[in-house]
Amino acid sequence: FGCSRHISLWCAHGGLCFGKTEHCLSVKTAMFVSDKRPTDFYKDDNTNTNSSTARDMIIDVTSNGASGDLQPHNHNHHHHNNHNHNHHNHNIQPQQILLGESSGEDHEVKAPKKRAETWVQDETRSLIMFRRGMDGLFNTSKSNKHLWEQISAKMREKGFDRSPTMCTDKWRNLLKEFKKAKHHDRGNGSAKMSYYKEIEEILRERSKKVTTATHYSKSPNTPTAKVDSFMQFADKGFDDTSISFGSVETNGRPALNLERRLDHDGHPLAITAVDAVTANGVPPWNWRETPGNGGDGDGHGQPFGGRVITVKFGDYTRRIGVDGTAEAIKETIRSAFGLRTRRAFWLEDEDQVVRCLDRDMPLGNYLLHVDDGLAIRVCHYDESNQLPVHTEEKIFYTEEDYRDFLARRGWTCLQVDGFRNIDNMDDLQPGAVYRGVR
DNA sequence: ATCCAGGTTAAACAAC
DNA sequence: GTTGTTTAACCTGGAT
Repeated sequence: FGCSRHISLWCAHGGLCFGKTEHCLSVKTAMFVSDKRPTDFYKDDNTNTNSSTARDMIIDVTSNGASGDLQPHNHNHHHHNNHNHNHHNHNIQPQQILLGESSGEDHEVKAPKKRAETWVQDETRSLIMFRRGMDGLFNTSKSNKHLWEQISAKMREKGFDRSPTMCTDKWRNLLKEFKKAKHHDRGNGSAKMSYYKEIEEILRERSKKVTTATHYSKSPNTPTAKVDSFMQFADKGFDDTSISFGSVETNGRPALNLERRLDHDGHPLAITAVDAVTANGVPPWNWRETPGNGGDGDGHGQPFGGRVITVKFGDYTRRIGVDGTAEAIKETIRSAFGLRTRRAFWLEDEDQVVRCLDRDMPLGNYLLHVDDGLAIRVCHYDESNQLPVHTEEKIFYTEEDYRDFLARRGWTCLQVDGFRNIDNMDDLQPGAVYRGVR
């Protein structure tokens, strides 16, 4: 689908239209024309023969996402639930190919410089995932161009038509936003925050490696200089995250890890260890405020006072002060029960009502519940004859668990039913049998 | 030459 | 129409 880059639409108002404006929307609706696939104006992408004329021909490539390779791009468009300012990405986006009638020639039509379509959630997440998977390969002292090309290719495989440069830029912009967000508007619960969280995880992973590496390396800034620079901000705003949640038991097996996956659609009260634990009254990104809970504006850094609840977990009972912020309460619970892993947890009161944690929560006795994780079976095959060797039981608590598992085995995903590749923990079926795919 | 950080510009949109 | 926000794309400069 080399020509998918040229998806674009000239509109009557004389400009290239990506289906964002109301004006174009109507066109889209009527003609099933939409899309947003970026016309890539990046100069360095040779795949981009660029700009077409106003009389280019439009061909409908897919209908409504029922088929077609480009489909993935159309997923998840409800995401602006989380991001109220993401004004684009309306619904299904049938793709179109714009065929330059003067096929191939480069008579640069000074197409007005348009920006490509805003990245949709899935797209951004894929990028982060791919970038993350290759993080160890990136090296400032060498060209990483080929790596970005690979990422771009992977993106295309997923139906996201993004050039290497676009990927690079997006990544940089994400890092910038991330950094900014850390200093200012930490946490409004938007989808972006999950990206940041993901990025933060990458940085934390790096920091782990660096910590190890520096034990061996004499110079703190050689191969790890890049990492160090990342860490400069990784350990400031997110401060606590790397400290509080980086700890894994020495046997490598997390005890109770609270850090949960980036997807917000998990348990309604899933609590994230990555959530900042600054106890300063600022709600963490993934902490879901319940209506009337106060939210951002309520109180700042209130000291712990006299409100205490009793929390029971197995044989252990602890009294927890709940005069602090939601984060502080979480942190306290985590400390009290030695929860160091990423597993989500929640509190259920005596009426079996799951309570959100805040300073106004009713006093009383609570039961602590910890996420059981998602258990699957992984069948290992003999490389030569492809016969099953043994089956392993595996439990994942977070997306990161899943990725680590894959990475350690050099797999890109797990496969089920002989053809379905699962690269996302959410798509795993409990109890199902999978095999690794390289 | 290429990397990255940090900044800027401007397209696209929303809200008024 | 104006204003404000978001963010893709671009620029610059220092480091490697």
